[in-house]
Amino acid sequence: MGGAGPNGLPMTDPLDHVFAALADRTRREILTMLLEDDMAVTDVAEPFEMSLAAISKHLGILTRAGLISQEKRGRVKWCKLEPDALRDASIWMQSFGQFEAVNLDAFERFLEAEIDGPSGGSDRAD
Amino acid sequence: MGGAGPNGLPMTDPLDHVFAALADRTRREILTMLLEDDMAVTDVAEPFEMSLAAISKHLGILTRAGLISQEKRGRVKWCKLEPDALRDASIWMQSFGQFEAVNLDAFERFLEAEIDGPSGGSDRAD
DNA sequence: GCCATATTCAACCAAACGGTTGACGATGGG
DNA sequence: CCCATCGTCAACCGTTTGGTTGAATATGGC
Repeated sequence: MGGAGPNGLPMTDPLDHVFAALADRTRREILTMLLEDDMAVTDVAEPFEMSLAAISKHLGILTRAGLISQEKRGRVKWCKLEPDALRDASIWMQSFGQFEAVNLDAFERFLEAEIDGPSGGSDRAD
Repeated sequence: MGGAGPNGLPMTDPLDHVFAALADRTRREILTMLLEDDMAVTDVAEPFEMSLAAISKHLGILTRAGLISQEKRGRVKWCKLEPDALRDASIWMQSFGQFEAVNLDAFERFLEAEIDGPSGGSDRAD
C-alpha cells in the first residue's frame, strides 16, 4: 500500500489527509453541519455560495480523510460524520498537551452529563 | 489581510493556519522534536534530507500558525514550542470526537468558561 | 579585519488546491 | 417514455505549496 520513506516511515501519513481536510473553513463548516444530522450532497451545498461541483470535491476530500462517509440510497447520496478519524488526530495533538488552560477532567464530566442527560439524545432523521 | 466574508465571519480563521501547518509530516516531526527541547534552526534541520532554506520556511509556517516562537540570541535563532495554538485546535476537534447529537449551546458555554476562566483569558503571543 | 557560521531572501519550478463551467451518467416520478 | 433532479467527471484557470539553488545579511571568533 503506502510506500515507505527512507526512514521506514510511510510517506503519506493518514494524519496528512485529516489535517489538510480540516485546514479549510468550508470543510469545517460542512463537518459542523453534519454534526447535527446526516445530509444529502445538495443540501450540504445549499448554504454555500459556490457550485455544487466544488462542494462535491470538498466532500470527496473529507471522505478520503475518513472524516465522513457517503452512502448512496436511490439517487441521493447521504453524508455522515465519522468521528473516529478526528479522534486519531486529537490523540496526536494531545501528546503536546500540557493543556494547562483546559481542564480535561471537567471536559469529560461535561460530556457525560450532556450525553446521559437532557433528552436521551439521538433522534436522527434516517 | 483579515477581511470579512459575506457572513461577517473572517475569511481566514486562525484555525486555517494551525491545521494547514499540521498537515505536513515534516512540520509535525519538527514539533515532536521541539517537544523535547528548544532548538536552533540548524539543529532542527540536521536530521532532515532537505535544504536548510526549506526548513527555515517550515519554521516560518509554524511560527505564523502560532505553534512555535523564534527568538534570536546572538547569531542563533532558537525555536520553542507554543502549545496554546494547539490547544485551540484540539478544543475544536473535541466537539466532534465524542459528541453525537449533543447540545452545542451548552458546549459553547463550556468552552467560553474554560477559555475565559482559569488563567484570566487567552493571552496569545502574536 | 577577515573568515566561518547561522539564517534568510529571491527567483524559479512542478505539483496540488480551490474554484469555475459544461457535459455526462444515474435515478425516480408523472 | 420523457424529463427533471442528483451528483460526478473533465477540462481549464489562477494561486498556493513545498522544494531547489545561489546570493545576501547578520554575528561571532581569532
